Amino acid sequence: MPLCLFNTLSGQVQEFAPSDDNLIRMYCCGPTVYDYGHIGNFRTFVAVDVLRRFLKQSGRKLRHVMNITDVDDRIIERSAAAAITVRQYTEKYEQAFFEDMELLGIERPELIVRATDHIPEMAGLIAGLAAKDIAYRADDGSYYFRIARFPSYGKLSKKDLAHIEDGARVDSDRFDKEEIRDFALWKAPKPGEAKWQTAIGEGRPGWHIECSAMAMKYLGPGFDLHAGGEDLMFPHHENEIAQSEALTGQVFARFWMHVRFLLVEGQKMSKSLGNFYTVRDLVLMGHKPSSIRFLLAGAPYRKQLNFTFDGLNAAASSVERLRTFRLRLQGPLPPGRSEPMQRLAGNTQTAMRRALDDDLNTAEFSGALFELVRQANTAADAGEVRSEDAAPLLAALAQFDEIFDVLEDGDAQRAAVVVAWAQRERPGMAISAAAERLARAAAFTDEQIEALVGAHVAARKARNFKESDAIRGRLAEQGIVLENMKDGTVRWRRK
RNA sequence: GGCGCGGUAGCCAAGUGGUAAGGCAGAGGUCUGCAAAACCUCUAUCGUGAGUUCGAUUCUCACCCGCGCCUCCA
Repeated sequence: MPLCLFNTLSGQVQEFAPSDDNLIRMYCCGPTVYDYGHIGNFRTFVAVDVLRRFLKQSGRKLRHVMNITDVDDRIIERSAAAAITVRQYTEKYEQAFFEDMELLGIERPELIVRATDHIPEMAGLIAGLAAKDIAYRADDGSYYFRIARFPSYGKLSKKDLAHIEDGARVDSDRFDKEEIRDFALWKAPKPGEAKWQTAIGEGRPGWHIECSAMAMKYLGPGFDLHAGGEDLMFPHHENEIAQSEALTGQVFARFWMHVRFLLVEGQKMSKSLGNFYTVRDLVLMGHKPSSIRFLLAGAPYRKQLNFTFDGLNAAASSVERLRTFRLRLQGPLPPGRSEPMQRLAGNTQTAMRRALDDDLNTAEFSGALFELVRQANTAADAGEVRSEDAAPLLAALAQFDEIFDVLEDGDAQRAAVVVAWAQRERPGMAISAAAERLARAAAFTDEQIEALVGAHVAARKARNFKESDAIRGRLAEQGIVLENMKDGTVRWRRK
């Protein structure tokens, strides 16, 4: 079965066929770097990450472009307030965004591009639109897009033009537009605001033009897929389509993927409700990056995900279960080969592929793996998982982890980075005991742990349980769990 | 008001016209020096009402509730 995706443009789940050269050209709206990213932002980026990882797993080549919006009203306002340049202001948050991506195991797209590095390209597009009389220049030097010249406007968000006029709020400083629904391509400079000198005059770009300019520069006038949060569907993506297609006469993006907003504890995330969290907040509260990623990735991207602390804890337990299972497979097993296990592994791999082929159904995808875990554990308890079964079962786990990326335990290191950041830049910010413990565990090397484990085993062999339990307790304080196996060996893992 | 999405066990969350995956939590049990891990058993008639159908949680309609977009919030 081929990959099928819900295409906002058609309103249907459709086969997402690759282009002739097997290269997927995709553009995903990245962050506006005006502040630290919150978990809502990262739901979108994790969802896109799931897509890109699955495309790669399916043998596709990728050219994935992500933009960094580093100029907009908020940025201009805040940088002005801080009396620094736009770039000085955004640098810090751009860097923080990359750090957060790493924290959550989000792969870097092939190309990451900044809006402010593409001002001439944007001006070029606008000039082209103006030459076709699709864009017009207002008295103050701003440029607007003449929606009347693009009849299919609204095809993405299924909006009726008449209603846009009815319901829309009117921005008072846009009186020089011919029609209310026309949107700004270029904004004339205002005193004290960042501005650029270009072929079409001085000023700064409108919001939408950057994505058209950068997408077409790096992917061509028509490409495979464009993704973003659901809020971007209108007006942002609608306007991108209008600008681009009016100019080139070609279909801009064949597929449009929109990720639904998440809820936090059943409510829309907002600062006023006190349920607004950045990724860093959660880590400092003691939650592991892998838990956050697992929770965000686990619900299909088109479903409203209810992000809760219960869910975060559940995710942590789930990840632990998978990690423990993997350790078990990596440990000693009776020799031989078991056909049921071989079949289970194969069937699970097929089921996982099918689940993601079906519009990236990550819930079913992980469900299939957990089914394998239970069955294999049952068999292993009965001694029916053999040494030759480990490889196929581990392959199923690996197939899962190529998408979810939670099995390698990098949580301690990652938490340590966040804790260090908070101590450095946010003195006074609450750091939970759990976060500190996790961060401390990062400094605890495998060699140190192995040494203590050795002492534990020796004490146990001598039936000095008091001593062996004490060592186990000491390790537990550092977040290390010991498991005494029946054969006298010990397995350890970070909790 | 316009357009759209959803309401499934304590929580999260799949799914199907023929009586419901998975995870977490809980209870009991097995194993174990104790732990840990693991396994087994138990816990849902799928928002409400009506209709279509041999049969609906799955289709249709109405209603209730939640959520999203309607000019710059992922």
